[in-house]
Amino acid sequence: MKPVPAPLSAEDDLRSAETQAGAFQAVREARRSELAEDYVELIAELIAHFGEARPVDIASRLGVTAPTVAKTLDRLARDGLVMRARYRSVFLTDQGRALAEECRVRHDIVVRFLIRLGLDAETAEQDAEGIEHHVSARTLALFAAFAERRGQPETR
Amino acid sequence: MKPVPAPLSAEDDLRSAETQAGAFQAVREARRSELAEDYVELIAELIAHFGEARPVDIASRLGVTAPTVAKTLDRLARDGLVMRARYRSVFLTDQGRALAEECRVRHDIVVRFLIRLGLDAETAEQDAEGIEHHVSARTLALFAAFAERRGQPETR
DNA sequence: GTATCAAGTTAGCACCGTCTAACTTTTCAT
DNA sequence: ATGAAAAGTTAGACGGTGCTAACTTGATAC
Repeated sequence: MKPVPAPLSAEDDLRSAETQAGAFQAVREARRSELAEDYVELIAELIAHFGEARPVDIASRLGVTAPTVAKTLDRLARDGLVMRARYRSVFLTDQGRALAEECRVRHDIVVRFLIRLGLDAETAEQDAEGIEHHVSARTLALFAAFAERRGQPETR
Repeated sequence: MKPVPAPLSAEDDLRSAETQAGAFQAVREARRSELAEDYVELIAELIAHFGEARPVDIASRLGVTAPTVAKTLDRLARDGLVMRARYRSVFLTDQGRALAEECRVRHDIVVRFLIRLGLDAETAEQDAEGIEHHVSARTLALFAAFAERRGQPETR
């Protein structure tokens, strides 16, 4: 078969292989940081509300088992996002705290955006959990503008 | 420490551990199907435009190596989404085709939504690649409504 | 003070998704 | 018809994310 044969269906063109590959690479990159972001964001929440972040609470709120949390926290510690001492709660490093704050802001924008769009708060929270990691800076800015704009929520 | 101490910061309450765990479990579930969806969607695109889906093209458009594609295709075949014969192109099963179509529709809605929101087409495509897997049915419906409502002409 | 129980840890397994290196098969130009 | 190039495959490595089972430590009730 020829390297680039003419399209059989001429409706719309495909993006170039390179462009498409770039998009997928960006997605894979985002996927790699997602878990770390979920952890630091949750840890910051727990510390803000309960004064400390215990592995057992992280586990129950993430819906995974304690050993999974332990292993992940070790990785986060290795990567400089958290500090931990054996049998103690977890704390964020400066880097971890910065990341958590960034995530919190982004998360809030996405949630408020979805609610403004007409979604119920519960589903907005759920969807935001997945969406937030894949929103570029430009899109986030548009979300923020839409969320903040004056007017009643779009209930149609 | 007490099991559920009073919040130290009273600004806003946390969701219950169960609710939050549910959201994270949903995200993990979505993450598990993401790659399969990317593959079948891409395979459908390639077949529609070039008449066949060759591993080498899948690899170049995904930005991964050929062995990675091979292994993933084996998994998709095991899961009943694609059919393959050695040294031949890949085809979708009925199930794979159905999934691909569902993804295509969802992808298009997300892209049109983002463009309508004011994003450039290129960034819209990129962000959609990541976002589409995490949009619930309700949110998708809102996206579709927003994208289709009258306003400035769609550039399609 | 000690026994108990919750929390935390360690070890080991499994699967996924990625890679490189080396090999085989197919395709195509001459 | 054949040989080189392209495509595909296999093997093996590695890190991530999850689990269960079994162990150790810490906190608490008495």
